[in-house]
Amino acid sequence: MAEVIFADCKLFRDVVHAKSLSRAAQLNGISQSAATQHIQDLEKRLGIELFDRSTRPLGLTTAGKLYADLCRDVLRRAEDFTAALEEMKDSAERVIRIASIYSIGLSEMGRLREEFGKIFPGAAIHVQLLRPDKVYEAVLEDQADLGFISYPEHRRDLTVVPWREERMTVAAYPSHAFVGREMVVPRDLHGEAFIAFDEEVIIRRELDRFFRESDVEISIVMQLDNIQSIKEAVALGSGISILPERTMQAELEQRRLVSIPLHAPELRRPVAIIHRKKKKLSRAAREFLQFVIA
Amino acid sequence: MAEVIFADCKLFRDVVHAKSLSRAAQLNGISQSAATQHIQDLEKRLGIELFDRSTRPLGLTTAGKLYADLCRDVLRRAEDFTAALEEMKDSAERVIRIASIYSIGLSEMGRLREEFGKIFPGAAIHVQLLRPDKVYEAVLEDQADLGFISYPEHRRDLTVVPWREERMTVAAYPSHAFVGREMVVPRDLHGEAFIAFDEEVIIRRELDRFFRESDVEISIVMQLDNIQSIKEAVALGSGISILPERTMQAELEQRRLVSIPLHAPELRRPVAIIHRKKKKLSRAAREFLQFVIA
DNA sequence: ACTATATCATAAGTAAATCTAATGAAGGCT
DNA sequence: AGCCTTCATTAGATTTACTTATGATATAGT
Repeated sequence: MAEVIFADCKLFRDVVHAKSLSRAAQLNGISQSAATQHIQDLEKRLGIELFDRSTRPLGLTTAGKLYADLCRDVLRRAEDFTAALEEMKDSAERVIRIASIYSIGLSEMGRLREEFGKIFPGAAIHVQLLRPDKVYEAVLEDQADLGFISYPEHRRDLTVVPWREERMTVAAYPSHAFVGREMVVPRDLHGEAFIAFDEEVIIRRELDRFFRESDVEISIVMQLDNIQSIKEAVALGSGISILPERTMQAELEQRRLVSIPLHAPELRRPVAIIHRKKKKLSRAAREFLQFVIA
Repeated sequence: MAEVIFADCKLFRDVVHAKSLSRAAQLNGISQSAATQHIQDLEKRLGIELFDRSTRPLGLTTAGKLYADLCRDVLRRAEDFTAALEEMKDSAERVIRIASIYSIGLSEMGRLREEFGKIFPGAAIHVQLLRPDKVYEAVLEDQADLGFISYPEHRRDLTVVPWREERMTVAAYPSHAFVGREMVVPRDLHGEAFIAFDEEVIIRRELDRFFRESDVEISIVMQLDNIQSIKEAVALGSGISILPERTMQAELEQRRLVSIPLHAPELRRPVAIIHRKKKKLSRAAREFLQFVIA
């Protein structure tokens, strides 16, 4: 592989080592004449003789020694490069770099990695949890092959693959009055102490609209910018919230939270996978994408 | 000058720096198409894309970054080489490396350097004083451009340029009986305490033959392998000797030695300059050789 | 010293590569 | 959407690189 770059250097090095043009030519699969012409051309370009032809076996001139050193260094450096490149190629084929928002990454990645590992054992999945805008950035700047986001924004040079729409339910602490009910209708939420998302988060705007359209007024007791914190606050009894049910899985099992279905069919969180439009994904990444959305 | 080697690396580096194939092509005096084809060929050989074409300005891929690093290192190394080469070329044109036996070097080089310096001010003369066999070695191995020796041996791949034949005279200490005489004839030497050369030195064999042919028996009191030591021994009054007159110059002026002409026209020390037959001497060296033998 | 042998240099013709000019495709900006 | 710039592609021309054949030269062996 290192053979395809710096072939001139390799030839020179071989001539020096073999002390013979004809043998070096053989080693490089060319004729003796070609080797001679190569070296002569080189000498002409450098404007100085590199070999001492007056003696046999062929000896180096002072300038030749300098050039031989150059070739040695260059070839050594090229080998390092080739090794690094091979390693990179290999890992590029095998590793899938994923950037995900916290809520999806925390609740889904463990499962996905495990299940995908079974059908594609060679792959290595590297997950990075980021704020939503950083997920877009990571994908656009080729820091990640795939990005997991909610409420996808369509952008030029970004392909958005819709994954699913998550049902939103009421998240309450175990001692709340709703617990035990089959379902909650929007009106029931009126006046409830509510843990909301920060205003710049899209899901907050969606919920605000839902409350407005349902003519419900809630009492926001806290604003947080991520699901994880909201779940904590709810569990501590500060209020209730509305969250994608799937993101509560762990807390529901631990009985730290209770999820009560909410009659609001329009309230769903769309989740999607993004990747750069132009970039051709590695086989592993393509398989993974197929596997996830299947 | 660095431009004639590793042109591919330079092009790549320029493309990276300019973030543009067309501008890099201009910088390298080729068409945009040629630059594109170059990079594409490179990518094909490496089996991986180096540039990210899906965005403008052109960005590097991970592999491209690796290759750019390689190019940077190679070009830097090549620059060092070029600088070293230029320096070498320059000095090769200016410096004359001389290997000389002690007797010639000590007595003549100061004068030659000074006089030659006037007619060829650019030259730098490097003199190395060595035993005779080392002088041959130095010249044959291209450690020296010119070699100064006595009693030249003709060898294959060595050009011998006769310089002069030095008159040999009797070297005596100031209190010796010969001092004041116009001339000494061989017979006068009979029975004299004599400081001789070691037996392997050519000059010794020449003198032995001279004594034999003159039917003279001398009394060797000391054997030394170089003229310098013999002069010392004579000056200290251990005996007399026969030496090339010119090599005694300094001691004669200091009146530490006295030189008495010897009637022996055949007794002359030939001195010659040698150089490698094939090697073309630098202009400085050629001028110097001409100057010396003129 | 002379010849034999191996190796390098050179020449001429051919194959291969590289280059240019022209044109097509695509990104990014207004 | 349309314009402008830049890159990709193609085909043909030019240059370069290679091969084979032959000549020159250094070294070794007689």
